Amino acid sequence: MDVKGRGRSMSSTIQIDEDMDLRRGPWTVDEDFTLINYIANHGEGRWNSLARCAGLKRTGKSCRLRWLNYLRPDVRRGNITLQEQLLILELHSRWGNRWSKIAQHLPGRTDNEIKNYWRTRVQKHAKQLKCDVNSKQFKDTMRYLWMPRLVERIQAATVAPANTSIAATTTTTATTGACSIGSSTSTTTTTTNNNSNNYHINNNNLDVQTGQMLLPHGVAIGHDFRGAQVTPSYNTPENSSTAGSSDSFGAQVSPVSDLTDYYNIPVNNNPSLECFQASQVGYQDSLTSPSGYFNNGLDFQAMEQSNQWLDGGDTSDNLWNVDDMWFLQQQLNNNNNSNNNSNNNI
DNA sequence: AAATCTTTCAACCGCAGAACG
DNA sequence: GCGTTCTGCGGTTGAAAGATT
Repeated sequence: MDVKGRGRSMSSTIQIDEDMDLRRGPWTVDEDFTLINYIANHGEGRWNSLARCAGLKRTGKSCRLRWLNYLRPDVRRGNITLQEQLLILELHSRWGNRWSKIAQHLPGRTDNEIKNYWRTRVQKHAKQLKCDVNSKQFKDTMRYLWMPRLVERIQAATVAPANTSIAATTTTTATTGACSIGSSTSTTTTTTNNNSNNYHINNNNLDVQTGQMLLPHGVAIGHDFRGAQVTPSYNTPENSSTAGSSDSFGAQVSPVSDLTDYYNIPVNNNPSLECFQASQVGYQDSLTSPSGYFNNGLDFQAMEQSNQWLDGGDTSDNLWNVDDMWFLQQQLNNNNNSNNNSNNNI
């Protein structure tokens, strides 16, 4: 039995409730075995009576928690995957702190684990951005930056290592005014020019019909990620290494012209934004959103100064990198230019 | 190597609603 | 219908582990 040496796991912290003769604090291996054996023989039931009948000097609550969060055979341990992160962000945007409801869509994950993930990772980032985790600002950041970023990384992770010539391909594409979105594949890249948003996609988990991100267990992300992948078409160390061949998901998806389904992209009035139009679906929308937070809300300097954001910690959790910051700056510049042009035309 | 700070996560707490007698 | 008990949920705590100084 793996009893992790974290949290309240030191036996020295175990307390006995004198009045009730109940144990508190970390569970011992013996207690775990007792609970497992009892449930194996009798099944789950009323937790208080279960605790008594099993001879555990614990509250029913404590037994239930221990079983559900730790001992249950289908509890999944280990790092939260990128797909799970994306799903958590998505479901939290829908339901808020409904941890148990969110957990129902992540088999093997407990509400406690998801809650902990949210608090330790997501809220930490909000704090670094100096904005409230429930603010529109922060929610927009999640939706338009992190989630597309996660999609990108999921795709990159599922694509085989690459033929570096692809980077040159995408760079060339960019210089000709078209946008290359996502990770081009060396074998089956599909480039289509039948609409104004000239891009190609390697959308491993995209549902072609709906544009939704598909995740395990039949869950579809509510956002339409068609074209939302944010890998810019210029050559960067990052995107130059994300090319590959078709993978198990196998979906080479044709470009989808209607990018307005979810993000409601305005008609491209500004030639200078043409290349960004397709590749920056989420960005474009947020740049024109009433909140306008990209111009004045977020403290990107603080983010840059944060090792956690830029180059520290678990890469699966690190949704920001130098390329992102550079790209965001370009976005801001372009947007400002666009606004200036618009103003001049008035 | 030691001290200090930060992160992680198991476990507890209080509350609300459901179930029971 | 009413009081009590149980269950489940979300918020919080705090100790160990890890990182940094």
